[in-house]
Amino acid sequence: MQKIRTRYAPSPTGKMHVGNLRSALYEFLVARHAGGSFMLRIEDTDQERFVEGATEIIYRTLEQAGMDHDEGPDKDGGYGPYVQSERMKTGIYMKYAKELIEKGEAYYCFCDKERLETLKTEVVDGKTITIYDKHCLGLSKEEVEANLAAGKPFVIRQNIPNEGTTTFTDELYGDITVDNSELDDMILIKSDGYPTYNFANVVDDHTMNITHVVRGNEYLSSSPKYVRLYQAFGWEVPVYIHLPLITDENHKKLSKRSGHSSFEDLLEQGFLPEAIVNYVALLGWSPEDNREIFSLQELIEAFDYHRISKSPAVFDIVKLRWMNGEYLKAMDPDAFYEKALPILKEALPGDWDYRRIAAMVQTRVETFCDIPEQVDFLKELPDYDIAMYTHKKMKTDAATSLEVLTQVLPVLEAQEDYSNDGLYATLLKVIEEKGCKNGYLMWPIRTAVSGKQTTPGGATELMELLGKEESLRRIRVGIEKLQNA
RNA sequence: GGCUCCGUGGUCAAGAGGUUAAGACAUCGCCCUUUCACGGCGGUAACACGGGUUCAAUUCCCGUCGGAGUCACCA
Repeated sequence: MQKIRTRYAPSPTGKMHVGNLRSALYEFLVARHAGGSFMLRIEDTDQERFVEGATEIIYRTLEQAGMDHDEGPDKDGGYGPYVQSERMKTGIYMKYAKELIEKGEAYYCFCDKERLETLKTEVVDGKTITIYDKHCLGLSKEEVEANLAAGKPFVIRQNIPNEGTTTFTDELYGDITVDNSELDDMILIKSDGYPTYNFANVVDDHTMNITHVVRGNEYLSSSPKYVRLYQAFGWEVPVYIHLPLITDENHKKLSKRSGHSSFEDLLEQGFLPEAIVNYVALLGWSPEDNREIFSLQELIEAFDYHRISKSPAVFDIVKLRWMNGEYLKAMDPDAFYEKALPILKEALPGDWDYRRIAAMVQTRVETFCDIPEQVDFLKELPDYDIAMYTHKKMKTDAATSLEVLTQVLPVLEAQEDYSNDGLYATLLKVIEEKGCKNGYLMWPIRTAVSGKQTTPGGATELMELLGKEESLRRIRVGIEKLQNA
């Protein structure tokens, strides 16, 4: 059996959003699961949309996601060049386009923009479509020669008959048939001499020996055109695997244009590349068992493309957050500490036990960006409402809290050992004497010391971090607040 | 609007001609607890609708409705 070859073929027009990433991932997985190879090809045939630095983003993203390619512009595998603008210089696209013209499967078109404009028709509320009328197909050989000789700008169009149907097979969606009359004579070579995506894609996939074309579902309805190209050349049609779309919460396709999250954005929002990859893998695919947490390697082993779903999936950042939290909790504490340290230092300048704080926070955050709000109160006691002292289950309210704090203040003033254990032992004694529940005592202290309802640790842990002086100051502030109420 | 695809809880999803229709996120409740969180336990919640085929359909077929994609000298 032939070795599977897949390719990720992005155009360098900006950041990679989640949909792009998922396409790349599945292409990678289809290949690697079968021991095949995964290739990177840059499709830069649109000079107008080209964005400086976008190619670097692609490299970086693939690397951060752990998807190493076997071949690409930076790794010659014998099928180069791997950048379409460079391939164009070899004359490959024009050569094949001319071959099609000779076969009658394509033709020169000299129509200008103005004429094309007249072909536009409105279909519904302002939406227009243009169907080419094959005007230039009627040109005689002499007319074409004359136009060419005169240097008149031209494009080369695919010649699709108006009768009959075209069928192609998708691995997931099965046979798809469309009437040829629905297929427009698409442009193969643009007037600037560059091939269109449609044409370059087919030529390159064939000449680069790609066996499985894995791409988004948005190409499903235009695939018959591609298939006709393969057939016109007499080439073997690759295996098509069209992926269900990833949508936003409004069920609209994710796109850069609409400002949807890119991989880079998510990284900035504190997500781990492994978690993003894991989550995205599960958007449109599910394993045989119920597992949800997968390393890339595990994905490669488990990935069977026949289990890819056909219906679109909504990108749910809430579930991504959960999954990221799982990764964070599973992280080695030292590794977590190292990653969290710069964030902690910025959120809490000064002399703090960052290692301790990191450990406290590790199980309580879902992304790294959650850290500052968790620890902010340590830096400065926030202004808080005394309603926070009221807690039904702890059986506390402003009055009981005032009583507790007043009672506990001298004890804490006398306390020398401000370690968590030392403080806990001391306070436990008070609790025993009072015969109350832990929370009855701890809740008011924790509230006074933090001004918050959620903290990364308990009352005594916080006091250890704050130190004696600051802890007592905060408790006094609390007492004052309660007295004034 | 034409064409194409899709249609299991709010979301991701398993499933299959006969099931109490999994699981996860979210949500709610309980337990644990030095609050919250973590953890544990449990609950609410779904086969779009209408016809067929069949002893039996959520599963197969058709239609309806709904949603999305596409119809560029963009990819």
